Amino acid sequence: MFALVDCNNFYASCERVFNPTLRLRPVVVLSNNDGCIIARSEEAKALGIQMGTPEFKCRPLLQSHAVAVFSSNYPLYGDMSSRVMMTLAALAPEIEVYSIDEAFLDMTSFARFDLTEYGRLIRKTVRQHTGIPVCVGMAPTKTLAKMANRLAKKNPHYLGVCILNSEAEIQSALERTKVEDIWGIGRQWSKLLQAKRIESAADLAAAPAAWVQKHLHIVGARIQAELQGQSCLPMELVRPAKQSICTSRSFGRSVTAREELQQAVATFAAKCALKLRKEQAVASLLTVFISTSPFDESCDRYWGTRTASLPRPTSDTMTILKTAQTMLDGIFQEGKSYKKAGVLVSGIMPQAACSTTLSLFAEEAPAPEPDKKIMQVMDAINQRYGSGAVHLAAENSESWKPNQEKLSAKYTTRWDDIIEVKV
DNA sequence: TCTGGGGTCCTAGGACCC
DNA sequence: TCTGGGGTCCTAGGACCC
Repeated sequence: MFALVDCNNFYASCERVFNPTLRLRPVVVLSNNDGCIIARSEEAKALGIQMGTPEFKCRPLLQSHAVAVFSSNYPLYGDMSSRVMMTLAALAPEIEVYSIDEAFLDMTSFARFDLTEYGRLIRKTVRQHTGIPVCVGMAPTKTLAKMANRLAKKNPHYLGVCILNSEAEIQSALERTKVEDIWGIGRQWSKLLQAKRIESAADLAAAPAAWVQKHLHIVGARIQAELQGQSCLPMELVRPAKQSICTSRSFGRSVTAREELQQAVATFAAKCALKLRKEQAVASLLTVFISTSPFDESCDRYWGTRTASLPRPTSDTMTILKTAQTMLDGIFQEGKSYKKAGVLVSGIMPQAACSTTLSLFAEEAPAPEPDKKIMQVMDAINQRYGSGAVHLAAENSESWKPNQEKLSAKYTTRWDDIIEVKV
């Protein structure tokens, strides 16, 4: 038996925890750059505000209904997430943290308990410890637990807890779930399935296995088996090591000057290096990309990207930054209006496993290993005095930085922000 | 005026190996 | 007519997730 615990409207709920005057007001949270709507409270959903809508397109609606609008505050959401997860970890023998606002719990050993009662206890405890409302779905497979959770969210009569245990309960849930609402079935596959008259989860569960295998491959076959009650997706208790790490941003305005792009790329490269060190890992490949706006129809889209090997697998900010700068020169074209840039590191391995492999083709003696001590000291200072307290001179976000006009306080991670709370 | 960011897995096809 | 059999590795592209 699996439980899926999912926070309701997570980002909007985080904003509410620290501002009770928002309790009955519609709340939305915007993406980076204050571009799109990425979270909505129930009241905001009721106004017809759609997920992913550009903010400027529904601004009149937001204003006329006095919707509380927030820039995204990831330090706050990340910290609230870890509080929710710590609470959940104490309520079940095993937990898989699936995303910032969801976790699977192993309920196998709870067979003799009243699962509905236990689901209610989970809700109550998380609410009490963190202020965040959650819904709970339980079923014999992860895919069915996801479906149960969705039903608990959509139908108030469940009071936030839906258990699918008997054949009859499962069959009824399958019939009430449309194919596009199944976990793992996206837009393309929905289209394909609907064209084949496979419209509900019950239809998919009953579809010929050979057809599913042929058109939706192994992934679809697994979903079908899970719908039939056969568990194919086990709990993943340890987070697998990352295979790639990306830092990218859209700019608050168009950027044309090479120097500004250099500053942006330097900042992203430094961020990637920092993320690598936090993973205690090193990377061997580096990708830099820059692009113009996909929405600007007055000129062709330009998407410049380049990938290169790093001189040696590393997490050293200076090495990664310098390499990224060189690569930028190869893709930068004069006279274009750039709207986005990013840096991606891949070929990642644990730092411990990285013995120094020398290049076969190096014509000069290898550059000396960068001094790891410098990075350690830099990270320690930033840890103590706040990120950005020390950084390389090449990093600078003054000119291209994203818009964040409606940012709330970092209530739980920054001492200075606590005094911002006004009652 | 204005449109997010960060990931994963799978497949097909080409190139290679013995 | 008809051209083996059994693999691995890599990459691009497509699908999906939150």
